[in-house]
Amino acid sequence: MRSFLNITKALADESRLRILMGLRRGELCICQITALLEMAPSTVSRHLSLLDQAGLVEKRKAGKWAYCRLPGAAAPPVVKQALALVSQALNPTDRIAQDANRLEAIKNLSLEELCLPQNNRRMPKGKKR
Amino acid sequence: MRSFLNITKALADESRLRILMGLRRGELCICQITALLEMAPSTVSRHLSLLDQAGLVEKRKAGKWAYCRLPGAAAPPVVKQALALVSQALNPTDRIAQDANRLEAIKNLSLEELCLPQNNRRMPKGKKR
DNA sequence: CCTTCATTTCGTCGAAACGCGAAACATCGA
DNA sequence: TCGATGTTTCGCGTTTCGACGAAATGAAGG
Repeated sequence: MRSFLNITKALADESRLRILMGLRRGELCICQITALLEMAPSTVSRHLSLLDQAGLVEKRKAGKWAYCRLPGAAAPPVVKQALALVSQALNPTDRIAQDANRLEAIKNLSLEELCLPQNNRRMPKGKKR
Repeated sequence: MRSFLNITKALADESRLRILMGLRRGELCICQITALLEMAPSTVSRHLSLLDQAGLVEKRKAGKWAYCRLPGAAAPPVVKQALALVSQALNPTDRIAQDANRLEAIKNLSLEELCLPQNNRRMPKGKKR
């Protein structure tokens, strides 16, 4: 019951549905997802954490960057059905189509230049611990 | 997108999932659902309103009582798949099994005696308008 | 080491959701 | 028409959720 509620709660948010639809064509770097949603990295991280906890995405770390993707064939049937439902329901949606177009553009950028716009972020030279 | 979010949001609550599972064996009177959940009638009414708005249940009025049931074969595919997903995921759940047992007992009572326990509700003889 | 930088965690704020009781609504029966 | 009763609507307090920025974490690379 609780694990299924984790799934339905994870699906009950537009941003998270957009993430799932964005992942349909293969894994994405977190910063690509951040660019797609145009949200703060911390917000995206939280969304991905909820999706991961529900079993709806898998996360993978490769050096500097982290990637995530839809779960494979080994995923529980409930998860696969839920994802199929999302995909079918949202396929013809305006917002998702727009996202797909934007994703194409985003994928054509290197991860370095994709992350550049957020450079005005860490500021003082002073340290602390 | 919005209509699908209505569905996922409707499914993202334990009480509403219990209602849907309770309806699998046929329609129920609102007061039977209230007895099953042991919640205030106004709360149950709100849950049913959300489920209805999402297309996950159908409501029917018959005189004094109101009934609701799962949608029929004419329901949109997305709704049917969502309900199938819920049913499959929650079938072996403890809570749902308990509910099923309690429902059997509840169905054996007439609607009148079922609603009796809530008689301490309307109080003064004075009126207002 | 020590810095850099992508990501996560934490604290906070406003918005939305859940629950209830009181009142309104609607329908039946006298 | 009046009163009783099942259901819905409304208003409110509490809890949960989503968004952000600041700080912490951890891996790369000098």
